[in-house]
Amino acid sequence: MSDANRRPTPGIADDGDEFHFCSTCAFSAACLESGYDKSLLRDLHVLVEHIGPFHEGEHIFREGDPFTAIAAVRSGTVKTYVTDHEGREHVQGFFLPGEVIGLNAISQARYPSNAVALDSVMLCRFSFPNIAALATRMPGLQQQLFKLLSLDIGKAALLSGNFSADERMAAFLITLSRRYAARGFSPNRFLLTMTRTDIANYLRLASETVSRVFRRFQDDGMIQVERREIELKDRKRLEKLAEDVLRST
Amino acid sequence: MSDANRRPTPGIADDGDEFHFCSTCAFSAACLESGYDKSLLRDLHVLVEHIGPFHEGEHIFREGDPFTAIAAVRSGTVKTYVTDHEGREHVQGFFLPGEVIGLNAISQARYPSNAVALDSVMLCRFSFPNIAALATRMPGLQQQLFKLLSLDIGKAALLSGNFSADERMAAFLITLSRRYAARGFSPNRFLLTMTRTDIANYLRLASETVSRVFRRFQDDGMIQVERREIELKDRKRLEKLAEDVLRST
DNA sequence: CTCGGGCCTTGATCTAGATCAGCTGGGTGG
DNA sequence: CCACCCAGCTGATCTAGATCAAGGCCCGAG
Repeated sequence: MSDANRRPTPGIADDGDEFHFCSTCAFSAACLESGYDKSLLRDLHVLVEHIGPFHEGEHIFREGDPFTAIAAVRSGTVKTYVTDHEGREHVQGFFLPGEVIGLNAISQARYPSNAVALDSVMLCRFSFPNIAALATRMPGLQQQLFKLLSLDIGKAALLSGNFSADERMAAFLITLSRRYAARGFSPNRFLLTMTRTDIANYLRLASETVSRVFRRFQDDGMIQVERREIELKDRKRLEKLAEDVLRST
Repeated sequence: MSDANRRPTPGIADDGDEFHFCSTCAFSAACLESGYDKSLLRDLHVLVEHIGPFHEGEHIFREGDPFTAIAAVRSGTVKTYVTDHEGREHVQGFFLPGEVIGLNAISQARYPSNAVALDSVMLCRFSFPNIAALATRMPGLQQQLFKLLSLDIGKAALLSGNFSADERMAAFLITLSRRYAARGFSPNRFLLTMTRTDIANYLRLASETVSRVFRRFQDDGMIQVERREIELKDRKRLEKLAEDVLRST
């Protein structure tokens, strides 16, 4: 069942007739535990495609591409962004293992943003028409899809509030930490897979401001940051700073 | 939902056995045109509850209330917002006739924000468990729900970008205009049902800034605004200003 | 009718964060 | 080994928009 040793064969999964749900796929757990009969699980399994690896800087989809599929990140980090006609990049989100990209494309049948790999990225790809059709027969799967979509609305609302640089940065670090923790990674020590500029474009700051906030947080003893490695040394205070931003989550 | 406010004629609508979809309900059109058989349409109809009116300042639900239902606005305007522990109000959205509130509550089973009527508001209330169950039998309805959810993700992303006061204000006016137009109201002359402060809290501005931007837009001949009445006099330029904000929509 | 209280506007000042400029240091290719 | 380059850091300055202050206007209550 470990997907670590699954080879990155593109196209349909390479394990013939067995069920091999990868542990990171957001759908697997929810559906497995619902106790569906084997033929439905097989249906779900068949419409999964394991794709990758995408290398740093490679695009998974681009703005305007026709929408066909959503994808769960198995490993690596994906950044979604749009570029406005003055060349400013607006980062919409970072997607860690277990998280699903492409959900905001459903309404227009086109991807409304670009998705790019920040490091080496493996994905589980689900044809959306197929998974939606299957969901009509698996209420648990439908429920899971509704939840994922609803969750993303909340995530976006987070960013949109009127908060200071410190508050937004603290919220960013805390959510990263929680998301890593949810996947079994260390909540207090992790790698920032994105550049300072990416963080800045996500938090609506200048990259210089990101640097300065990091430094100030470090001088205050809240974090220890060295290049891309970061350690949260005082979660209490970070959570306190972040609490207003995260309240609506 | 529904404080002490549920009106007489609670429950099933007052038109006996006929189907009487209200024209504003976001689901009706999509489902009607899909040509489902009569019994399914009846199911959909039965789980609708028409509630209201809510008067200006009355709450429809509050942050933390258990989530049971989504609701389509039939008339009036609903504002959703959260208050942080410094008392700052963060407006998350304004909902016009035809639009659906409560979608972001699915993932946590609680409403993550407050919803308040800005004027006299009538709603169609749909029990979420019931409509989700029905959706498994009506792919068109499921599709509609997915679309609505996905749309809201995009809407939230709009706000979260890094744009100037002018850009955000122009985008706000253009989207309002488009949404009114979609419901058959005049796209160029409409009423701002919210206060300047509400607009400010939505656009992450101070209310003084909202005033000043209105004045500047008016002096530039792009709009004519008098108290709550506004007329868009130069859509071209407004759309141009808004285009970067709206690109990802 | 007058009074009072929101809501809105306008002007003056202030500041968080942007922008500009210059520097550093690690990683990579030759 | 060096040379270059780009991510990141830091200091100096600038500015969009916040904040503070002062009226004005509409509207509802008495």
